[in-house]
Amino acid sequence: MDEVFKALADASRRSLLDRLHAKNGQTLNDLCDGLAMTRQAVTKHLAILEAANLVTTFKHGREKLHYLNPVPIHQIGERWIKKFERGKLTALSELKRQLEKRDE
Amino acid sequence: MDEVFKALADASRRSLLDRLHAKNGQTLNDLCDGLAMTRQAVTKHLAILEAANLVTTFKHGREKLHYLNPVPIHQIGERWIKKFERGKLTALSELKRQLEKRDE
DNA sequence: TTGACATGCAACCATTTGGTTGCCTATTAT
DNA sequence: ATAATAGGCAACCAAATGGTTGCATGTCAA
Repeated sequence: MDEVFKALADASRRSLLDRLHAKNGQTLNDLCDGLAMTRQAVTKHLAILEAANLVTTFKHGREKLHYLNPVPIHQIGERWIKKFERGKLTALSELKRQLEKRDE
Repeated sequence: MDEVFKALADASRRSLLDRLHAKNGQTLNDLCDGLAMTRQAVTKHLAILEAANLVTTFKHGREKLHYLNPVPIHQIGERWIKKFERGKLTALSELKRQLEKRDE
């Protein structure tokens, strides 16, 4: 779970996930297109995404195809975010009470 | 949004959020209890959480009370994670197809 | 078979990050 | 008044991060 959070912390990596979401199965060179960084930088980002299991790859000849794996993202939603949704309203009402207390 | 993702990338900070979720309105010293780091390190983490609007604070005498703000977490779920839920099944079936193709 | 293309590997670099120590300020309690 | 308590500020440090360049390897096409 920590690896996933860390992988998602970088905007370039999130943008790579966005691009795979828009069009799955792209090669490394496809994913480099239009990005203001070298291919090797993209390779590193993809390696981090792959280590976090957010991306799966398949070699096809000399090309490497990248596929989005949405499962860890879904798990963040289920196992982590939902935990904070419960009690959201009470937390907010406490906040509100404190904000009002400031003006006393 | 980027600040929120970055703030959530660190396990110590996520644990601080957990602690505030369990018991809201804790002081800095409360939050330091049982952690294997100095008060100043915790202060820095809380500052990052506050900058990301995940935590709101109120001064009460010489104490500083910390409150969880669950809204940004909720927004990550709504604006980011949900985007990847749509098409999750098709993405997975593509993955499956590719995994099977490997054995050809 | 040879050149072009897609990717991999490794060393290197600057900046950011997570943490420390030391000291200062403000508030509370005796 | 003064000591203890709660927190703030700043300098410093090691390690991690995000990026680069240079070169090597494997695969396809002419």
